[in-house]
Amino acid sequence: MLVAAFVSGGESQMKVTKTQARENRARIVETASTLFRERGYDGVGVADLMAAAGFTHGGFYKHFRSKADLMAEAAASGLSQSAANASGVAAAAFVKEYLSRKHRDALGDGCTLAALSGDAARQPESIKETFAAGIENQLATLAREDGDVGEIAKREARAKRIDTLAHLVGAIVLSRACPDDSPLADEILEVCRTRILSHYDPKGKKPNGG
Amino acid sequence: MLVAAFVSGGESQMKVTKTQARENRARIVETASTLFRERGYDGVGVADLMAAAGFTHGGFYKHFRSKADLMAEAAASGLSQSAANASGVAAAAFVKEYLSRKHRDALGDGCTLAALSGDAARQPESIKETFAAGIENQLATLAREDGDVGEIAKREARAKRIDTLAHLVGAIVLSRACPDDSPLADEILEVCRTRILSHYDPKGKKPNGG
DNA sequence: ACGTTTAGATTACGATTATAATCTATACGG
DNA sequence: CCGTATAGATTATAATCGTAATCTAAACGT
Repeated sequence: MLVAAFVSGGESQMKVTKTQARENRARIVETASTLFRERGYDGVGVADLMAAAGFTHGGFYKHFRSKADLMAEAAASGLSQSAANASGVAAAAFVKEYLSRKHRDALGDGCTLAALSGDAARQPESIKETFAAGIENQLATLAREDGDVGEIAKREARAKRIDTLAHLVGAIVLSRACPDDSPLADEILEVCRTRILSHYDPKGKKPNGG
Repeated sequence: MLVAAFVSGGESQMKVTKTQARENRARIVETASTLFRERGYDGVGVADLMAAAGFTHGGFYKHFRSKADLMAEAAASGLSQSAANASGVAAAAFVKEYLSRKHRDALGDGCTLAALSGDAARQPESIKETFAAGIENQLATLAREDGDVGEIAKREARAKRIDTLAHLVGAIVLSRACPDDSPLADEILEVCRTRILSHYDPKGKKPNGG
């Protein structure tokens, strides 16, 4: 969890340069992205946010018109980060990483779709649009593997990716709703990991339960 | 959305009988269960709740020790209601109903797991325990179909139910995160419905897109 | 070099929050 | 039939919320 602020050189409350301000703004967005994933949109106040980013809450409205505005930006940031996380990794490897205990326990650093889709459903349309774009982005990132194929196979490939993404998100979401040490939480991850992988690896071997 | 209160016979602010009080309490829990699903745990205040149930907020603590206490009770109520909803219906039919537009758009009356698992992840362990029990309950309800089979087949059947439940929840959650009229929202439902059904109906026929 | 713009701190505001105390009138136990 | 327990209304409280005004000083444009 980000906390420290870097006051570049000075000591007694120095004003910031314009690029500094841009960096600070970006840091607020990133901090918000993490904090929202950890505690939900309603679980984080503007003051919490700014404090976590290393500021007081007064300056908030010099950067954003409202909390809702930041929510949209933070969602976009988190979603593109999540998609980038999956870039270049093979589908099977991605599934294994996604359904790992490590990912499940890393709420604030994990997939934004898994952490905030439930909240997004209750947010205004503008934020839902951001999430829809994030889903498409994630689907596109996962699409690298299927080479140039026909129109029908392409449609089928998209369907498979949508299906897998929903499957992954559901598994993490359910697992996280269980107590931290619950055997059920682990069982959900393992069962879904094995079964989803069997759609990619035709042999459907059991992975070494790490 | 429930609103009306029923003051049994009297007219000028009559006190309630003990069984009336029990019914009122149950109504608060049910109202809370719906409201929480619609707006999330942090999106509903005690005053909102009581007003929706037809009371003022003062009497709340005559029934519950805290809002968290009610959250736990409302979760248990909603989860068992959701499970009961699936009782006696064949797996394929359940999947079709679960992934229908009607269910997706009925946040407050729909599956509690789909509506609140994301929130549950940020709640204290006691609530997560309730959710874990709710998941087990749902799994047990879905289990009616597999007759008396061997130990290995039983294990496999449980795995398949866990897998399907996660798949269903993920599909609804992602679909709800999209704008109301989004083609992607419908696409997710349809794709997942077709693909999940293909695990139950070996022919994997496309259902009539209703 | 000087005046203007502005990032961020400080302070303030009104609304809403969860929780609690008080009050009232009735259902209840005897 | 009378005293007590209590459900629910009313009112109160302290904290927290999103938002905004004010202030300060340094970065910026010229």
